[in-house]
Amino acid sequence: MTLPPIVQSFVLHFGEMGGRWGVNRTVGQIYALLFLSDRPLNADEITEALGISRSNVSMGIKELEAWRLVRKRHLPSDRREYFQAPDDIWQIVRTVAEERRKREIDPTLTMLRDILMETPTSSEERHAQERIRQMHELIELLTGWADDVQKLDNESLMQLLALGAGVSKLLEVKNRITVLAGGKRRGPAGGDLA
Amino acid sequence: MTLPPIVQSFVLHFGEMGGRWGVNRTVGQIYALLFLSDRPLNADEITEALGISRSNVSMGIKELEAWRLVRKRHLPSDRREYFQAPDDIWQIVRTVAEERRKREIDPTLTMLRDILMETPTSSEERHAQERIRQMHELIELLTGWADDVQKLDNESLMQLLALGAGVSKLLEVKNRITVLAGGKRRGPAGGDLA
DNA sequence: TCATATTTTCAGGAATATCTGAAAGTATCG
DNA sequence: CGATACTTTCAGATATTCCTGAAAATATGA
Repeated sequence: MTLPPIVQSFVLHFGEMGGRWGVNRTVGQIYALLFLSDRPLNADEITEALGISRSNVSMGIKELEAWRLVRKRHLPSDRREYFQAPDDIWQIVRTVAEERRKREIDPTLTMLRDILMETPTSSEERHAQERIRQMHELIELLTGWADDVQKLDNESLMQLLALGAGVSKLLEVKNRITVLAGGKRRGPAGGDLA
Repeated sequence: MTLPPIVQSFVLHFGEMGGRWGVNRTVGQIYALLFLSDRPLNADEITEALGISRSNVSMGIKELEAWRLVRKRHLPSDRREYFQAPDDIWQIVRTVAEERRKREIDPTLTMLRDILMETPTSSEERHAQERIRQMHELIELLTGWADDVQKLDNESLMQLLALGAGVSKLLEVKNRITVLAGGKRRGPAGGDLA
C-alpha cells in the first residue's frame, strides 16, 4: 500500500472501524479510499492502492453498492468500470441511516411485534412481554422521528443541529403558545403549529 | 436452553443482532435475558438458561459491565453475585449512546484532527484533506447535538420525538420571531429564545 | 486461620469470517 | 462471430474471533 500519508491514516482507521460497523476491514478501506479520491477509481487502482486481491475488491465493491455508498461510472474510451463515493456528505448520513434501519431495526421490530401477539402463560412471561412492549414503543418512537427528520433538507437539518439543547427552550415556547391557544396536545406530530 | 417461548425468541434475536453491534452472540443473549427478567439472576442461572459455559458467562458479564449495561446486586444470605439490567429504558439509550461515542466517535475525531494538522503536498492530498474537513465538521455537529439532547429529561426527549418533522415548522416559527426581533442568528445554540 | 464456595483468567480447540487464485462469466471491439 | 479485456464467482487456504475446561485467584464463613 503506497498512499500519501494523509490518505493512508484515514484509510487504515476506516479499515479498523469498519469492523465495528457491519462491514469488514477491506470494505471500510475501499470506501475510505473512494471517499477521499478526487476522481473515480477503477478496480485495479483500488487493488494496487490497498494491496489486496482483485477478487477482494470485486466483493468489497459489491457490498458497498448494496449499501448504496458507491456508484459505478464509465469514462469515455475506457471499457473498465470506475467507482466513486457520492459527494454530498449529508446524503451519505441519510443513506447509512436508511440502510442500517432496513438491516437492523426493521427485523427487530417484526420480531418484537410477533412476540407481542403471544399470550403470556406465567407472571414471568407477563413481565417479559411488558418489557418488550416498552422496547417496541421506544424503537417505534425513535425510528418514526428519524424518518421525519430524514426528510428535512440539508439546511433545516443543519439548523436543527445548531439548535442543540436549545430545542428544550423552543419546546417550552411551543407549549406556552399551544396552551394559550387551547390547542390540542399530542396531535399528529407538530401539526398544530404554523 | 429451556426458556419460555417469548423469552427465547427475544434472546435468540438479540444474540444474532449482537454481532452487528460491537458485541458477540453470547453477550447479546445475556443482556437480553437480564433485560426481560423480573428479578436479578446469578451466573449459574444464566449459564443454565443459555446453555453456555460458566466462564463464558463471566466474560460476557464483564463486557456488559464495561458497557454499563448491567449492575451487580447482592441478595441477603447468598454469597453469589446477582446481575440485573437497569430498568429505565431511556437511560439505556443514553448509556449506549455514550459508550458508542467513547469507543467509535472520539477516536475517529482524534484521527481526523491529527490529519487536519498535516500540510498537504499535492493537489490530491489537498482534496483529501478538504473531504476530511467536511467529515470532521459533520461529526462534530452531530455529536455536539447528541450531547445536548442527551441532557434532556425523559419528558422533553419524548416531546421532541413526538414532534418529528414538525421540528421543521417550529424552526420556521423560530426564524420568523428571531428575524422580526432583529435577533442575532447562529448564537450559542438556541440561546436567543425564551 | 483454614476449608469451602464462588469468580476470573487464559491457553488452546472450535467455529466464523475473510481473502485469494483459478476458473467461469460478460461485455466490447474488430 | 471470435478474440480480448474485464468482472464475478467460489472452493479452499488463512486469519480472526469465540468458547470451553482446568487452574488460579478471591471472597466468605466457621
